[in-house]
Amino acid sequence: MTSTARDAKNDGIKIASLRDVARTAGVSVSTASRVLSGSSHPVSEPTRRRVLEAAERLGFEPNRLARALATARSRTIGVVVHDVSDPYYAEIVRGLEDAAGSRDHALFVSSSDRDVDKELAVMRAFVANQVDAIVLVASAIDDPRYLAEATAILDRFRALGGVVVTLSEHGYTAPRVGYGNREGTQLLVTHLLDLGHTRIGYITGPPYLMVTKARRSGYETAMTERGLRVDPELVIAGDFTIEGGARAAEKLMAANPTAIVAANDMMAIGAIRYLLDQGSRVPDEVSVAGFDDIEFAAYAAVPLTTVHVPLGELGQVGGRLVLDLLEGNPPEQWPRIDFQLVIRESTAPPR
Amino acid sequence: MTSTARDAKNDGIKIASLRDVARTAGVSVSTASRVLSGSSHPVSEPTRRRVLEAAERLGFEPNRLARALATARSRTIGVVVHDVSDPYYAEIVRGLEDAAGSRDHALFVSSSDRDVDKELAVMRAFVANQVDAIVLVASAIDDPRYLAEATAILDRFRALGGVVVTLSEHGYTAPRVGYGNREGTQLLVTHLLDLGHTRIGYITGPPYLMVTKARRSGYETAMTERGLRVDPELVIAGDFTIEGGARAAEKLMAANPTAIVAANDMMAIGAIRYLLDQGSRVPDEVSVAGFDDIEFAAYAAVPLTTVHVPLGELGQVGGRLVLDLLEGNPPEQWPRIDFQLVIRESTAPPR
DNA sequence: CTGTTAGCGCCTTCAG
DNA sequence: CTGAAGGCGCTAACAG
Repeated sequence: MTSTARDAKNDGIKIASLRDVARTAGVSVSTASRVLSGSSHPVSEPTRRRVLEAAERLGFEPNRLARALATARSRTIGVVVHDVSDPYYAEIVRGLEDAAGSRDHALFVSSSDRDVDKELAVMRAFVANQVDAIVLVASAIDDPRYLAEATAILDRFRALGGVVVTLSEHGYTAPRVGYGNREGTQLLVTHLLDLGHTRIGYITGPPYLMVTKARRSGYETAMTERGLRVDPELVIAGDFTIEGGARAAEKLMAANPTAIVAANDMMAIGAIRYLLDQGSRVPDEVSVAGFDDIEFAAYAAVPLTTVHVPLGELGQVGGRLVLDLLEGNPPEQWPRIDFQLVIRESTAPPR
Repeated sequence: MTSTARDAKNDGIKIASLRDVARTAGVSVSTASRVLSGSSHPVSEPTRRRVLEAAERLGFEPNRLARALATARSRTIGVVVHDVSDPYYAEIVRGLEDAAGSRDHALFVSSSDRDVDKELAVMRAFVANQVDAIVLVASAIDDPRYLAEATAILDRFRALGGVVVTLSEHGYTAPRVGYGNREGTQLLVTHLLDLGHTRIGYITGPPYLMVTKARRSGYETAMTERGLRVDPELVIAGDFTIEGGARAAEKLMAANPTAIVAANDMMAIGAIRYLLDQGSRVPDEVSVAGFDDIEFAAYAAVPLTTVHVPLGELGQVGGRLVLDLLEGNPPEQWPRIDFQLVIRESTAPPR
């Protein structure tokens, strides 16, 4: 008596398998497989038709797990983000999803909360689930243990044929879709400089994230390029959240900046809220700018001047890169995404 | 000569399989399996230790696909949303993720763009991927064909042992985590009524979505309860987007409302932006309110009065429901999530 | 307590 | 062009 787990799970109902199709079509399983899996192996027209009919009639759907086990390709991609509910990641994931979906791949998505162990666990889980590729959209945590362990996991994954792609600053070297974290920030700060500001405060991202350094260096470059020293009082660590931005702005105001640029829009939005609540006018009394241009940037209390990064596109390009790599078609060089300065109403000359 | 797809994929490097572990531990595969899969089948302490050691040394990671194939349980959940980049869904997905992750399940996430065929395709893909459960967080599309086909797919899925859970209004009957779409809206509108408004405009969600009806009925109930007729001029269809909210507000203003309530925060934010751009003051000249209380609601141009729905919690509760169901522990009754009226600065008495 | 034996559903040589 | 046979990695009776 054959008894399988499936029997226990369902109530005797079974989904049509390849064998069923083969049987009702009167052919061997191999033949059925060949026509139903889109193999290039030749199959006569009449036979093919019979198989197709049988499959149709039985409502056959190939079991992707079984197929994956047999082919060592799951058509599945693991996406590592810090937090899907953060618009930055949500928009990128959407782009990845579109690219993957259009080429018949499914997406696993997991948030790590920027926690070293959680992030490593997520990667291991993806590997265990036999994903074909891992996309690191989350910036690397700037920690030696993290990098060491991540490298071990990822190198091994790649040695086994897996593809790894990075969409942010990362210590792990892999194909990357880049965009100007540094240059964008520099452009933005220069805009403020051009408006006449000199006391420009900067709210960084979490200190332990690599992207934080990249963006901040843009601020520093812009300042020093104009012969301005970066006053340590004017640089304060944030955490990429709205609340964090508000808190940082509060501290920053002690140094009397005429403008505040935040390492992302969320914090800029928090900063604006704080200033407004304090009775300061934006941008009349202090200018505020962000980075990313998430959808809400344009609808903040004061429409935000920021650096537009086409997040959805970043995801799409990243997804396509992954798929191309999986198909053995590496591009000439890693793609880059263009950013763009978007001037809205939160910045103005100092008074 | 054995030759598998895997050989082609990697370069001869192979990941340790259960067989390898068994061999180096000097036991049978079954024994290795028993200790490594946490089976309840007894295994002697010394043997167990040897297996564990071998596994450790070889860096063994069970292949979840193989395990899934053998057990008919993939520990995988498919999540259907309309658009992950919409904060409403992003926050819910985050909650689902937390619940699933904490019990060792991975999440597939797909956006359907509210397109009937895309949504059906997504479900089929989930089934083909052998997910253990499907979570419909997206409200049903109010279309007979959609319902019919979705029912066919889902019923079959369930007959095979799959679990289906709904987090929104849906014509398909399945375990559901509910929250007061109707009651919440009613509460909100009543608040406006209490402030003295009588000409309250309402921007609905997309007409073809079931959730739209549910929320709107709350508006209608509140109005009629106070003896007010719902003026058709005062109800206009929106699409749940910021832009759509702005457009709807524009049209609505022709009917001279003193307050506008939108079926979600996104549209409310758009409405506020429109009004402000027109030079209307919010709430002095017209009050605006939303629904959901997404994170940005509090940071809109005018902090938004809205109905707070704990989206993350909704996801978590939904996730737990799924897992309990999968483990054969159905709750006494389907869980409900509490909403709450949040009064901020976008509503005030009519002038 | 341990090993042997059958699969799970599909793909892929290898013979014909 | 078709079929038989073996294997992907793991679990689950069934014997001992």
